[in-house]
Amino acid sequence: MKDHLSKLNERQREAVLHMQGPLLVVAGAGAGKTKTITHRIINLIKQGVSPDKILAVTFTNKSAKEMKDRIMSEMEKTAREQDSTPFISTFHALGVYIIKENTHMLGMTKYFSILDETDSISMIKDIIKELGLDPKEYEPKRIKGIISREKGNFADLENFKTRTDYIAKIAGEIWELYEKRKTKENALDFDDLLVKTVKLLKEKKDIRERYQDRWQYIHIDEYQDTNEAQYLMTKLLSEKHKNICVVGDADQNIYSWRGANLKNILSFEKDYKNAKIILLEENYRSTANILEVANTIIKKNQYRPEKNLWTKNKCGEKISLYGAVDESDEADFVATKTLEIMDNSNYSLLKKKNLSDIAVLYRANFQSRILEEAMLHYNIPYQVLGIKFFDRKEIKDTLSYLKASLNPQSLSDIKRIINFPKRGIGKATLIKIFANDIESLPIKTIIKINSFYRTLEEIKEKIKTEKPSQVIRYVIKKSGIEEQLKIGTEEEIERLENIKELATLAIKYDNLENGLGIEKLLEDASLVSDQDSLIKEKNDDTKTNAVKLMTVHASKGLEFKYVFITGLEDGLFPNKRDGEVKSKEENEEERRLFYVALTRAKEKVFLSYANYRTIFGSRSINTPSEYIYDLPNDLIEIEGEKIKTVYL
DNA sequence: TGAATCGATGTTTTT
DNA sequence: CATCGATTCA
Repeated sequence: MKDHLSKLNERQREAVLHMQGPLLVVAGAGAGKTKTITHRIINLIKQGVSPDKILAVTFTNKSAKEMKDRIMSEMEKTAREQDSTPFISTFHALGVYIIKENTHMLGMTKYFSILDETDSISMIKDIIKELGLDPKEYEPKRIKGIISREKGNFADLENFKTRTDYIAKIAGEIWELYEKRKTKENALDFDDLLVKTVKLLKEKKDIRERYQDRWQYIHIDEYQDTNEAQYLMTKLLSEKHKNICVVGDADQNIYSWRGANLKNILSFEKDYKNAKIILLEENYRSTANILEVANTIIKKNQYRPEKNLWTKNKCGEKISLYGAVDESDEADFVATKTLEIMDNSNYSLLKKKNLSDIAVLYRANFQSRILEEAMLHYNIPYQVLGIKFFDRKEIKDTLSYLKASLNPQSLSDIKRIINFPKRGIGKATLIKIFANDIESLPIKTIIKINSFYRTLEEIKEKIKTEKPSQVIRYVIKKSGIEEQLKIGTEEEIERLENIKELATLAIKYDNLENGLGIEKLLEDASLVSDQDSLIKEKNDDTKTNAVKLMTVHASKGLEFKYVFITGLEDGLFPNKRDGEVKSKEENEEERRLFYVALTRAKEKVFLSYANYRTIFGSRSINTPSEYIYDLPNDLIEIEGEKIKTVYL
């Protein structure tokens, strides 16, 4: 026991040893946030708290998994066999868990579908059209955003409908139909997973108490990113035993556009009486230079609780800055520098270097393409995070066969697959099917439709009796997907390969009880954030030892020895939509984003911007980001001389 | 009525 | 440049 506490500093230890009552840990980047939570959980178990009384909630599957792994390995060391484990999951997965145990209360079957962003948007689009509105005027994505934000704020539809502003009126109308449609299809969207859970906990005393007693020690990671629904969820769950420990950093709140509310962390003291607050300000991750630059950047934000991150680490190298001619020159710089890092011993005192020590960050996903090209050109193994395996069309189609056979109400799924592969059932026929007007169709079409539905029935039978991996192989054959794709273009053959990969991936679920495997697979598939962990298992080495390319958002919570931050141009990073003026809050969020990017680095940061950038075929002149001018001169070194780099 | 083809149109960040 | 939707062809 002494052993695990000795790895902590005084403040961290204080947090770990605070077992009863509310606790807020305010921790700067790299100050050992996750470490503190995991050790707190380990400590609770060592102090005799039953692991199944412990809940930890994170935002991504990845951090949930990481935490689980850390706790598990630590628990083995104690050689004390526990037959239960702490419940560690994301907010959304926790929602699914609670909803599934209470579907009867919600008037749903347990095979409800989870709509992803695309599914929801397309449903909303249909509704807009049905209302006779023009989807160009009322962009489905935007309307979805409005509805989503309201739901995240735990706003109530009835109230919203009384609002008088025009757009709210329209959105309210769409919202209402959207809810009806989802109920009819036995489907929930991401927001529902939170909102329905909160409603359940709020309105049903017995249910609430059951979960309050089930999880008596609650931990929330990245608390600064919680929205109202998530806030209420934690509040309700912890109300009885009051053992809630939240960890967060206001400077790393980068999801307010998705409803994350800083007030949650800022007013923790008011919300929870007698809360203890512990500040972790010592950074263990970055060199002093990197930290100083990061501090300089973040200090320009006004709305921010005072905090001063410091480190005992050495100064380290200066921050490099490269002004590129255009985006391909920038990509070239990243790639050649990567090669240099790999062979040149100047770059690290550590002898062993790994490509996965290097991350290339960017503001928006479209920037990855050119970087990929450069990596390919120089033969550097790389991995792009953010291309979701489960978002691929062919994977979604295959999963839709499974979803539709379990939940025949799900029109969204049926729509996807009724004519994939081509069965000659087109748009017009589809409308008649949905209108329950099948009789009016030609007999030939009716036969086709019946045969399709029979296929779904057969798949359902297989799900009950066969292992998940077998079921998927069956779907590939029975649906005709294989037949169509194997004779197709190179691209189509690759798609087939991807689907086969899905079958391989499903082996993981094969040892679950019949039926349950597929159910769990579908659940996981809907909730993966970064598919990384799932894909990694299939081709271990090739992808693991590779340069990682990702958005700054995706990099949160990660650390790398070398970090490239690209595209530091006005309009791109900080991002501005043309013409539109950003509010002060939004500008500060962009700045926090840059701060997050900087603080990912342990040893060296490379910043770059391009003077010309081609986006959607049109080339524009870009000026360097305001952040470049904010950098402290003496900590910057200019790379290359291709173009006169910005005057500092 | 379904499939193929051509043009317009628009991209931040994500569970 | 790639996806989406409207238009045209079979």
